[in-house]
Amino acid sequence: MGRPPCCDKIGVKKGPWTPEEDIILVSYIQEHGPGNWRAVPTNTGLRRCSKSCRLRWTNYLRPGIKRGNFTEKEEKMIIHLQALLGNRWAAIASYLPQRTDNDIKNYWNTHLKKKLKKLEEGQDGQNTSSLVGFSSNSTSSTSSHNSNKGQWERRLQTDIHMAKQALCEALSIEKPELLPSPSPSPIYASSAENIARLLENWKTRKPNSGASSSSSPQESMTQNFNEELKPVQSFYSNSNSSTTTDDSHQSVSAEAEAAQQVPLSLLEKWLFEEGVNMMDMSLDADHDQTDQIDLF
DNA sequence: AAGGTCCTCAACCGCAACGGA
DNA sequence: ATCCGTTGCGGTTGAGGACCT
Repeated sequence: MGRPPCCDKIGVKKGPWTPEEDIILVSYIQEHGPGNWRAVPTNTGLRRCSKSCRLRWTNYLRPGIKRGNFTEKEEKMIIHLQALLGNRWAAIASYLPQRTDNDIKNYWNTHLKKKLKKLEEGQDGQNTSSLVGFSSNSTSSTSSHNSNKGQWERRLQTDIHMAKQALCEALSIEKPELLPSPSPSPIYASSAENIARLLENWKTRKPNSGASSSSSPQESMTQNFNEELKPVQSFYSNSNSSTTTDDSHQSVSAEAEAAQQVPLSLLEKWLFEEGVNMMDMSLDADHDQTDQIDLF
């Protein structure tokens, strides 16, 4: 059975998003919330398919996204998680709430892979046990690894999840929502410096710079931008503070603030310490997995 | 300065998974 | 149980900037 295209290909715009499109999308989502992506192009007049809108939001516009400048900790975390989970970028990203799966995937493919390869080559002839784990999933896994992978991964993930739940319960008396969770719950963290900058840049541009046709829904939205920008901009500009007046903004900002205050260091500490320990325990039973765990 | 090559990353594509009818 | 629409995910691509000659 032929799968229908996700969108009508005729008249659908592709390629880089313009600031105007970004703002239309942001203002729409700010009003209606993410989801029901099918309706987004129709309701906004954006000549983009729903998929493109969702991707743009999740990978770029969504508040709380940190872009570029991966820290050493993040690098190690990604490497560690990649060794544990393989190329399951969404799962890895769930442990790095400020990073998108796409970003992590790109960073892995463009930086970390090479870095690890270099390190591996540099340590050729020496004991490379600390690197085996890094590259085993990304390059070639042993057959024994493959045969046990599903089993030990499932067990590991269950262990991790249970441990995290316990940890969460232990620490969540005051702020249970602060712990990042592997579950892909949407996080409306603040930051969004990109958006704030985008809005600033957009505002300094000539009005109507993006409007081409006179009667499109897009233009009608564009014409209302000055008004629409107010809540959007306050949404983003206030997201670093907890003071917003509108209720919806408040809840969003509260989540934003909470997400920004995620005690990553605690998580990371736990992940690196307990994760490694758990892996040791979990994988000891699976024999040849152990040399992948001696990561750091 | 100009042309060529390399590198990065935003965005696309297609399949999988999920949930409702 | 099956179909169908929607969303999520991972692999891949290509535009454009950075770097090299």
